[in-house]
Amino acid sequence: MTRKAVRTTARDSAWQWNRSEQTRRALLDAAREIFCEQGFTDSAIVAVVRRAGSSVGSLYHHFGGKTELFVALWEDYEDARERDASEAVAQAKEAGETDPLELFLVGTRSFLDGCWRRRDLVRLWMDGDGPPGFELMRRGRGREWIRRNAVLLGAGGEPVDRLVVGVLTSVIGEAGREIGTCSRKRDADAIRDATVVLIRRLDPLHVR
Amino acid sequence: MTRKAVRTTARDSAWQWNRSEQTRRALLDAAREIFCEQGFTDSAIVAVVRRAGSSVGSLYHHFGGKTELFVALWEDYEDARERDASEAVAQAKEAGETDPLELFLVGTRSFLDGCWRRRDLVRLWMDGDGPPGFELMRRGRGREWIRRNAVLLGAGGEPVDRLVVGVLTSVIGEAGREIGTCSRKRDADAIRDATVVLIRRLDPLHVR
DNA sequence: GTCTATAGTAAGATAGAC
DNA sequence: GTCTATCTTACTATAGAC
Repeated sequence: MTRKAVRTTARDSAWQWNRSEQTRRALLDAAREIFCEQGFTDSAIVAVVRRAGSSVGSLYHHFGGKTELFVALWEDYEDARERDASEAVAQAKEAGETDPLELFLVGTRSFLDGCWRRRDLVRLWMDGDGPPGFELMRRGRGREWIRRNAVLLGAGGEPVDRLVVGVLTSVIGEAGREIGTCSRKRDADAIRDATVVLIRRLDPLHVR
Repeated sequence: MTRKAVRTTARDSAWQWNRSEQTRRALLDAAREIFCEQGFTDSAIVAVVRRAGSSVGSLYHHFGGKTELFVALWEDYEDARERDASEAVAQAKEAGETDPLELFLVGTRSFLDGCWRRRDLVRLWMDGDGPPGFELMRRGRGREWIRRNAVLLGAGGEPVDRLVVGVLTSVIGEAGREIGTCSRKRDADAIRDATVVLIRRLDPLHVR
């Protein structure tokens, strides 16, 4: 009896978890499509749930609103690309690379390759059409990532150091944007390589 | 009779023009205050007209809506800063400067000084909280300005050239942003000077 | 040209059945 | 957890008097 009850419960909850997770994914996938097609403002919440084969209630249950759905989509993306970069850098370290600038550039290349693979989303973030405050959130996280690296590159907290951090953020962000608008991989790769050249030329290790 | 009628009409229309222009200015000034305080989204149209001592009807008469008011404010700003830059460049030319990069940098310095003087607005544009499509408009005009200069600096239409144009836009934009957040003129000047150093180092004349 | 008062609209958010 | 139907609310936009 007990065993059966437990088995049933476990099966039920596993099923429910599955269903729940499926709904969440379906909503995120639909959100990716709708937002990428129409931007944030022009996307109606009902269009997303229709595409997902779900309902407004479920969307609110899982995410809490349109803004939060957009942010969740963005966080998924950010997590994926940070994972990419860490892995690439870790691999380079294992291969014996120790120069900070070179490691930074390995991360940069990996980031830009990710921009090509997920260019629909890149265009979405770069359009500037997100919920209020999103731009600041985005810039904040981007800067944070660069800042961690810039510290390794020798930047401090002075205004000029902040400029270097900002410029690196901008250069890499701009390159990502350009790659997002490419239609051919060849062009994307050319931009990626040119970006590396530009950053080397900026020589962030020796700005001070 | 006729003369008097004409005089009266002229005086009336002059007065009306005055009043109309005053209203327009009052609305723009109020918009600047309200938008800078609360951002675009959180600013209610009624708050602007209240501050301006005007009315919703007038606002619609002069601008056509909240979005257009915001854009009008931005265009005023853009016109002013382009005038600044052209004047500075013209002056440098008169002084005998002919090197394209140096002239570009004169314009850059002038632009960044304007960012300091109008830092409330700079923060507003950079927040990413504008009407839908504003970011694209802003980027479009910024790129256009740089593109004109980049042509002089020898850039073409290839992906890599586009990258250079984009990066210059970004670097200058980023510097403007940083200056916008400064509280001391001294820091703003330091950033301006560092920006010039960075752009020289990018050496946009010889990227290809 | 200016203003007040009002209408329209549309979308995000919620309540409550299943 | 999911869904449908309804609500609310806040804002833009207009109509029409002065």
